[in-house]
Amino acid sequence: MAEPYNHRELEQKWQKIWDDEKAFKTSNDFSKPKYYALVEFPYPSGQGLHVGHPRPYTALDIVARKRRMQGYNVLYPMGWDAFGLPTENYAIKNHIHPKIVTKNNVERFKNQLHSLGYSFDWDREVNTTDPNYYKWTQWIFLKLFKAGLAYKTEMPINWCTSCKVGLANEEVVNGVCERCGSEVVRKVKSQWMLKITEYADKLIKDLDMVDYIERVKVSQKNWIGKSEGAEVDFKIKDKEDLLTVYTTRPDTLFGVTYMVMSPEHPLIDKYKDEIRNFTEITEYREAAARKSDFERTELAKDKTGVCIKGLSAINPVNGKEIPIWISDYVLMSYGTGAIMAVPAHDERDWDFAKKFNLPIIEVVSGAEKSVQDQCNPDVATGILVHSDFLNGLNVENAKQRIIEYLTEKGIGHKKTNFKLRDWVFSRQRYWGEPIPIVYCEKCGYVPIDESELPLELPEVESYEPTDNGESPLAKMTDWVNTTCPCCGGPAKRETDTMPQWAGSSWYYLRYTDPTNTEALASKEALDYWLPVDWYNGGMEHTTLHLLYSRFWHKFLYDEKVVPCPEPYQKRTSHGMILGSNGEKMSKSRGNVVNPDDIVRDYGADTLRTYEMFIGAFDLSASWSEDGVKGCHRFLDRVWKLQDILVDGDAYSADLETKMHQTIKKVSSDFESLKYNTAIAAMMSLINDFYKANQINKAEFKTFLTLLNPVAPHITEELWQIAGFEGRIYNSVWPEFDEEKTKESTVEIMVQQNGKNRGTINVAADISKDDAIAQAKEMLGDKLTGTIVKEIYVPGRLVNIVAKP
RNA sequence: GCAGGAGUGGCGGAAUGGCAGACGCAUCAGACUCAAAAUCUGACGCUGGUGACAGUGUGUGGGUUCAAGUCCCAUCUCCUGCACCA
Repeated sequence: MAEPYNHRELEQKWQKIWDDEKAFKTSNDFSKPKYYALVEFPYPSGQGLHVGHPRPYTALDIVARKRRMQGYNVLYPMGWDAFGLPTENYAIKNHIHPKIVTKNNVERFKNQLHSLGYSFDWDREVNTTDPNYYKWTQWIFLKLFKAGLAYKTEMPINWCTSCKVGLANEEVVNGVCERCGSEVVRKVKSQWMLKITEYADKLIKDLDMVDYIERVKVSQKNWIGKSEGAEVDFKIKDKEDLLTVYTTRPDTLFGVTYMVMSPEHPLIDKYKDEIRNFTEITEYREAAARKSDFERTELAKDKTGVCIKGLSAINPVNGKEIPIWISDYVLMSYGTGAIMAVPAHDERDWDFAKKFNLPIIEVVSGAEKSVQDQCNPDVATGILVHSDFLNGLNVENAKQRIIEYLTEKGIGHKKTNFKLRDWVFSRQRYWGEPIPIVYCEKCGYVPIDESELPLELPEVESYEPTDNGESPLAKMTDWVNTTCPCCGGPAKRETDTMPQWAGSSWYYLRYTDPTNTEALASKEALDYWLPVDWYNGGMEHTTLHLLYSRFWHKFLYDEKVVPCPEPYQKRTSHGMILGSNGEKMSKSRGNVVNPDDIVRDYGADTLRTYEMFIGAFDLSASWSEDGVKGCHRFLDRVWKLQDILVDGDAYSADLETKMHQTIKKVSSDFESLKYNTAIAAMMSLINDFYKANQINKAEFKTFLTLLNPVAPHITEELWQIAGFEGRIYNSVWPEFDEEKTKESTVEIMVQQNGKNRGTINVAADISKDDAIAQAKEMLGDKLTGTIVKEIYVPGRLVNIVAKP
């Protein structure tokens, strides 16, 4: 009898051996085929590892370990996305330097990850808060700046009226401050911006060349929000200026009955002397400015607005004079900040027209109800009416025709718009990368010289933001006051810092060559390792992190820093792990599971196996302690296989087919996110070993190898106990023989008119005629009537269809 | 509202158009034990029947097919994003 399965002892034993042997150190041999597996590096929060973390880490650890056994040079790295607000807030509250807080949290996280036996190459660990790392974050920023992709502009920020600080969007929950619960208003401040919009088209188009799961592609496309339409110039009656609008439905131009400008539209101020109801307009604008984004969307249904008295527009196609309104349902930040309203065919315009009794003219026929009762946005079947030269055309053709007409007359043109906005890149915070720019009265914003990088964060007394919303760095006058790199005169440093998304936008590049002091990574390393072969991360990072990093990568590609246009070849996403009550884990719900407890009580191998067995990888799953026990029971049965181990260097006849089938299934399931069925197949195989009451060495060796990526410690120990050569971590992944996955005799079903009547055992390669003959024999007397059809599906069934 | 995904036993979940419920959990029965735990063996969708067995069953309603959880049409519910984007 074997010793009992002592997970704690053997897991610690092997973790130490792997460390000592540098078992998972990535080779610098660039002649071998490479495989780059990547998981999102965590933010080392004060709470320690969450049971959600091991799900993706284990999944790609499985892939990494399998690839190593298949002869690849594997890069599977880990690091820390360590800048961020919780650390800063903790530092403020407890008067500890965020550097120290970060260091402690990283240490804790690292120990926890280590205890799970991941095959990360810890020699390549990166940390976004390390000056040797953020030197290159700043370097990329300078490149962006020099390329004209970083600029400063006035932008509204979220301002907490009570804390008197600017808040990140993430800190504003339902319109109030996350921390104190008081009102958040918008305050205009000068912000650094990155022109991600410049890459909007490429970011959509190049999705065609990568292998991302469908919902990730769809989310990215929706977020970028490409739409095609036209810009049309409307004359303002008796004025020089034109009122330009953007529309996706230029075909409905004859149905325009009024126009709407956004409350922030600059033409309003320009013509304030001519606007007869300017006081009313001003009141409306102030009320709109006071509304937060939250209110503007929440109150979406209820349209408000004011008609501008004294200004009107002329429809360029029919010369009709139409009123101009302002309303906050028109956003300054999209299109031109003004729209032409076609209430008959746009729901928002329809609501507005109904509320303010504006005329509704149908120009696309085909509505079931009158457009007076219901708006008809249909484009699929509609035919143009009341539209002069467009009459009789379908919507598609009318769009084309009108754009030609507008272009000819010089009153409009085709236009593509995106929902995507430029990236607000500054934060009024301490714990982030300093922006390497100085402001000089004479020269404006000037980049500091590359040789001065990294521009390190200065030590400050307090990390509290200032009363006026400036970054804490603004108080460091010694640091702030500097000389202009351009003219040598007095200048001030930028005191805002970069957002958390900065460091994580390029970290996968640094892993390829993490200690390089001359470049963010060597050309050789980048050429060899890129692109990342498989990147897994959370759905919540699809629109921000994933898009930002693709943007930076594309920019670096244009700058000839990286060798390929896309950073990640394959992107998958995992589902969340919920509490046992099916709700999100949180302290207040009392359903938090600490991975340390599971490792202590059941072992890392059990935790890994359980998280892979819990359900479909891409769906959320609820935690179950009983499920954990089940997986521990499985590993215990694996452990006890040594009691029934016999000699033998070939698979036994009874199990040969099953062995080959299992190798095939596990190999392919590990590649296609179906970890749960891979484990089920191994459980099924082990049940067969116990039924046979023996397992021979050849079978044992294969079984351990298949299980090793999931449960590396126990399999390494059993490998050693069985006396197999070397270590299992650098053994060879088992092969299967397709021919041998097929059964020689099969049980096939016999159906009569599609109803099951029983089964017969036949040779797998039996001919159709023989199979049908045997089936008829089995049915015997039950087979009555005239046979009209005989169906034979090899290996599956015979179906005799008979009419009475 | 738009987009994506999911509806299968008591539960988590399996099923290239071919015996629905693999695998696991829970439960029940038995073995071992003074006993409990652990472990092992067996049963386990629902209805009827002592029984071999019969019927029925994958959200709902239709359809295609010899055959549908799977394909098509319609419909309901839930989840996840996005949302006054003209």
